[in-house]
Amino acid sequence: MAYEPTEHHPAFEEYSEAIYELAEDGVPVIQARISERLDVSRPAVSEMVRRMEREDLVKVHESGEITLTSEGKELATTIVRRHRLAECFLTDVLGLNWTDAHSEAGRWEHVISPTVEEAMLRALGDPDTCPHGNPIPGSNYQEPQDAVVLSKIDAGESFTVVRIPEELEWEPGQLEFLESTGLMPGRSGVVHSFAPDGTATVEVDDNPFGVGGPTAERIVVTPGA
Amino acid sequence: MAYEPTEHHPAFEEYSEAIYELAEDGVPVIQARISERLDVSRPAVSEMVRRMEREDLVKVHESGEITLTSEGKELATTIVRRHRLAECFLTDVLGLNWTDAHSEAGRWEHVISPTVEEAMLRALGDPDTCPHGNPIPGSNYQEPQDAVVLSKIDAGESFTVVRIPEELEWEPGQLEFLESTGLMPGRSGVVHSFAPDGTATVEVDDNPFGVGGPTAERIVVTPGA
DNA sequence: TATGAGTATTAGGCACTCTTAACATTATGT
DNA sequence: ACATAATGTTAAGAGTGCCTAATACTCATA
Repeated sequence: MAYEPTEHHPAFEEYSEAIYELAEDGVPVIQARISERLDVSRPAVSEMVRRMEREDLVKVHESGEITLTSEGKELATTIVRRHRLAECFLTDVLGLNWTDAHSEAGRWEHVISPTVEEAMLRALGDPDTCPHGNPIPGSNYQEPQDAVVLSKIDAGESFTVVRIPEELEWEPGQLEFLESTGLMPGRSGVVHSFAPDGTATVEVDDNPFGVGGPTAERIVVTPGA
Repeated sequence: MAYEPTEHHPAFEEYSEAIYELAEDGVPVIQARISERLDVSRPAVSEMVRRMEREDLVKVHESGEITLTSEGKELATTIVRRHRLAECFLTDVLGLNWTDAHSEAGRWEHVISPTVEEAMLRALGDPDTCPHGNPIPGSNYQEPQDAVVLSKIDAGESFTVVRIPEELEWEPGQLEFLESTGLMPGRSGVVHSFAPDGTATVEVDDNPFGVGGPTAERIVVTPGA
């Protein structure tokens, strides 16, 4: 048989992925955050967390914080890896735009088999980040030592985009906006100024535009062009 | 939004596809056949058929025969088209074998969006059949006028494989066997003889082997090399 | 200290898709 | 004509994953 059809229930994949990415984004991993990211009710999360604990995929700490067990981490990295690999594949091989690739990959991640995963890796030449710059688990990617968030760049200084955290990809319209402005991994720009509320005005490709404070605090860049 | 996430319940896609392919294979479309092909209980089929009728996807005739309505046909051809396109893609672009491609496509068919479908069509140059020779709905493919089933070829005569009907792909081990013997669309062979029980002995690539009667009655070929 | 915000849980329920067991009907063959 | 096989349906139930409403607990701060 080509592929053991999901040993874990599909929802477990979704929840494991969410937990992994919340941690990756530095967000406290509690039920309320999962509820928001997956857009399901808090009772639904409560129940699923209990089930995942029973299945030894997560551990719930006294504080309420949720961490993945080794088994849960394996499931999560598998799904995240397939998601990001699919994003690469959809953009590079099938020519989809950034935005579409993200939402498509949200479905693809659940149907990609180990065989297809290998084939995609070969076809893509072992990429180590997704098109949004996030590391593909299993690659040897190391974030640059001098990486900081965009809001830490001084006005007047230039920067190069490293990655758009998963948290932002998740906001409706965000990827469309970033793609349209060219604020994408590998591209450089200049910070013009910061408004009192934290909004940054930056310029990419001779085109100035505003970036909201919360967004600027999440986009990871390196100083310099 | 890139893709309206399945307007129809996933199971409806599976059932519509089964109904379409049973008809394509010339099998009477009744609940019992659907039950066998999808490997679900007869009550489950009974219930789903009732629901699909309520949703105007199928019509159940007095005889018990089930046909797709125009809406059902649209859903079915969409899924079948995506399935066969995925098979092409998986074999041609990702280098999977025949057998794996079939089972993988059984999952892919449910997550391919119109955008990806177009991109795949472009990447493949508008193929008109899947790797097993079955027409991709929407293409202009016409089966050769002189197409017959393998069991109709006279002993001693040569033939060229046209297609392996979906019904056979579905039998465990069948695709592996056919792929290993080279009995694939486009390949030619010679019929040596027929046993009393209908079993055919054929030769492909200088390699003789037996093909069971029921199988020989389903594989579509054209006379001549 | 009281109030409100944030968080988690319980209880009850629903839609979907499947199961087995039992039964009713219809076709087929001897 | 009768036995057998094939087909479809009813009934009861299970698992998954979600919902709302109501409840309870923990904080921080006015």
